[in-house]
Amino acid sequence: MTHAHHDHGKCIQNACQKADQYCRDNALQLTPVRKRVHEILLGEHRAMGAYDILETLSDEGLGSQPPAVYRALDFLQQHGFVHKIERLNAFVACSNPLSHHTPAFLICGTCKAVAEETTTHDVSALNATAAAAGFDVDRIVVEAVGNCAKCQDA
Amino acid sequence: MTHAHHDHGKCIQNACQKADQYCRDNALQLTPVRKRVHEILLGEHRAMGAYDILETLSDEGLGSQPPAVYRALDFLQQHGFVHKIERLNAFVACSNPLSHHTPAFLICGTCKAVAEETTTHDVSALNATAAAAGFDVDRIVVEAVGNCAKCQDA
DNA sequence: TGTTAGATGATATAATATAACATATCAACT
DNA sequence: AGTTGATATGTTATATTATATCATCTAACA
Repeated sequence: MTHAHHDHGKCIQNACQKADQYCRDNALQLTPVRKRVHEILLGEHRAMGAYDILETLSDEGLGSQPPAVYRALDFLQQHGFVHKIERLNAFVACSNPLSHHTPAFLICGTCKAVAEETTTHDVSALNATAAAAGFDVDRIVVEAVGNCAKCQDA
Repeated sequence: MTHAHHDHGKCIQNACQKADQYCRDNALQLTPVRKRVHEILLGEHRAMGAYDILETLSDEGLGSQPPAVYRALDFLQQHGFVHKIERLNAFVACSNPLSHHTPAFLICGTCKAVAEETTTHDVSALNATAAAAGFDVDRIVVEAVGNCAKCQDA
């Protein structure tokens, strides 16, 4: 997924269906709050803060206290539908769910757009270094901060 | 720098000297607070929270309010003596200052030890991907969370 | 001597996240 | 039907991380 144009409606619908299917297959409860948080994030290719999401939830009567969002986000992260952007303390919908990839993010510091790239040998090099040091890797976070094409022009 | 044994005293002293030299050369003020924050971080190969550092500063009469630490940390980060570990909202002394590298961190989730590795082609691959997407990269963060050799044994 | 730039002091508050405990829901079992 | 257990949610409070803002200090310099 780059910052280029794409059919956004289809993109959301597709992701929702995948989540739905996955949860049915694995006896997970895609409850209204969880589903809605997923949708909200899918609506933007942008990192959103938990409290921004909460505001929308609150308007819609789906929960008004922080734990409501954080719980939903935890669930979605656990099952790979959402990533946390550590750099921003914010969250973004996964653009390639169910694929067990190690994502790398291109974060526009200006407009906060987030593009998710899949890493290739990037990560294997770090894994090798880690192994040499006797370090056992669970998870790798790769985040690049800069400016997207749009914001460079402006 | 791995988690292996090394001469810690010399390691600190060396880093302090480098910082000192650099600041003199560049007409930067390595004030007592800044110097001390650097030392505190050098004292551990571990990420420390800003408020942990502040506690020490406070005990030593070097400032008791958050801005004191955050300002010192900003300065040290700006000049490459300290890195922020985004994943932990914590800070660690740079183990290879003045080298304009893109560091990768191995973060032990158990003991919070942080080993800094220098990335090689890791980053060039991501840079290439970014360039292809018209994205202009400022800075790349690479963080691996897992368990260090020591904590695997225990 | 005034002026400026950088650093620090001090107060307040913003933004992000979790702990802890109570309640609800629902399916499975007795 | 009633009980239990597992999962999810509600609710209150608070912890943790970080910044805005305005005042003051100090040293270098015009």
